[in-house]
Amino acid sequence: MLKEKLKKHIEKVIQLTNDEYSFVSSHFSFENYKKNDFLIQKGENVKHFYYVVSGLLKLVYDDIDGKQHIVSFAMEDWWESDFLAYFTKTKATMSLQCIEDTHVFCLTLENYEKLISDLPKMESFFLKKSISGHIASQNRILSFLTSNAKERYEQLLKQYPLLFQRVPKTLLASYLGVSRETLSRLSS
Amino acid sequence: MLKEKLKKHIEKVIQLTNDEYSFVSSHFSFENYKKNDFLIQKGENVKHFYYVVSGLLKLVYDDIDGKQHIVSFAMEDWWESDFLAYFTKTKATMSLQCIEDTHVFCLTLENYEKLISDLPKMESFFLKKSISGHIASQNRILSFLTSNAKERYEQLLKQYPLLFQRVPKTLLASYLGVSRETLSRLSS
DNA sequence: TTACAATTGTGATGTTTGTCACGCGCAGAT
DNA sequence: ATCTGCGCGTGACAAACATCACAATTGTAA
Repeated sequence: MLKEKLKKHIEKVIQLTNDEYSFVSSHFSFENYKKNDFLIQKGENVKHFYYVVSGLLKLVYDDIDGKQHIVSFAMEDWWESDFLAYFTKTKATMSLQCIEDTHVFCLTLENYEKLISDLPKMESFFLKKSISGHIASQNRILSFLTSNAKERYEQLLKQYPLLFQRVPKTLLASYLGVSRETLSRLSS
Repeated sequence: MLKEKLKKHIEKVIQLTNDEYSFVSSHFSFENYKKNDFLIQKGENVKHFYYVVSGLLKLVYDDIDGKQHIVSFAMEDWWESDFLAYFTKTKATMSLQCIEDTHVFCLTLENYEKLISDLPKMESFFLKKSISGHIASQNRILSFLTSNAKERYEQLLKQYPLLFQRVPKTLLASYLGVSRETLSRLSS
């Protein structure tokens, strides 16, 4: 069952009784999205923080020239949103869009705040997740600082071997910060 | 007084009574470091998480070729460490070193855990700080994706105008991910 | 099936950036 | 005062990467 997946995910970090988990899960809604659907659209309010049960999302920034830049892929077990817009109640600067059909649990800011204040363990959970995310971002920054396109590509494939089959190369390129053509030439 | 600075900093995010703050500050030690001193050395254990009262630090990754890459500058009011090494009790992969004489408050992992479990408000504080840090890292990633060396340089100067006078251009270059020579040519 | 859009590879060429080399000015040490 | 190392600029050249153009293939919807 879908809710079991979230439970197991959370219990990798903190312990929850069944009652506590019922309380947790009552704060989430569930949603199905189809390929190419938007969960968050640039310029609009960000209503939710998402937990990806299955599928694949891209967090995208569109620059002035209309180019897409992938800030993050969000796959199974990932938590994703436009966090700045979500927490500050401002308009989204990024979009969150399905690469594949995707199942998510959705958490409004209101419910997020209720949840962490009524069940402090969940604040611990989110803190640990946030720290992990911060460390992951630092590693990505480091890969920009230390590595060229080919090395970054190899690191990505090593870290997420699945991604190679699941997403078009154009998207990998715009995650790595190189042109589609350059990425294509790296394989040879 | 120095402890007042930390108090004001924390109170921008959460409210604390005087007793609570005494409790908080009892978990920190205070330390002075001189220019070029190391707070964290690559390969060693990371004993502390630091709050910078005054001065300036660099969080540095040394690559295989001996090149330095600056993951972060840590200035007044910043929290810094090699977080992965700190939280997982592994050896540091990065170094934290003084660019200027620096005053810091130091928090051991033991005291961190005591602090957040005995005073849940502090867990809220660190969660909010961590989220901000995560958002900041994402913006840095975005600047690598969307901008060339000149644009990144201008963004950096806009964000931290002080930095230009306080640190050698070589360090700015290794923060921006360009060579010293390229950075030098950008000014013209 | 048929038609059309999306994906990918690849050549030619230009731009950006890195590397190596050198010189100058300045601050700190002796 | 002299020496020495560091910071900084700059020229010459090489490497990495972007851009534009075109073709082939595959997936997808009517």
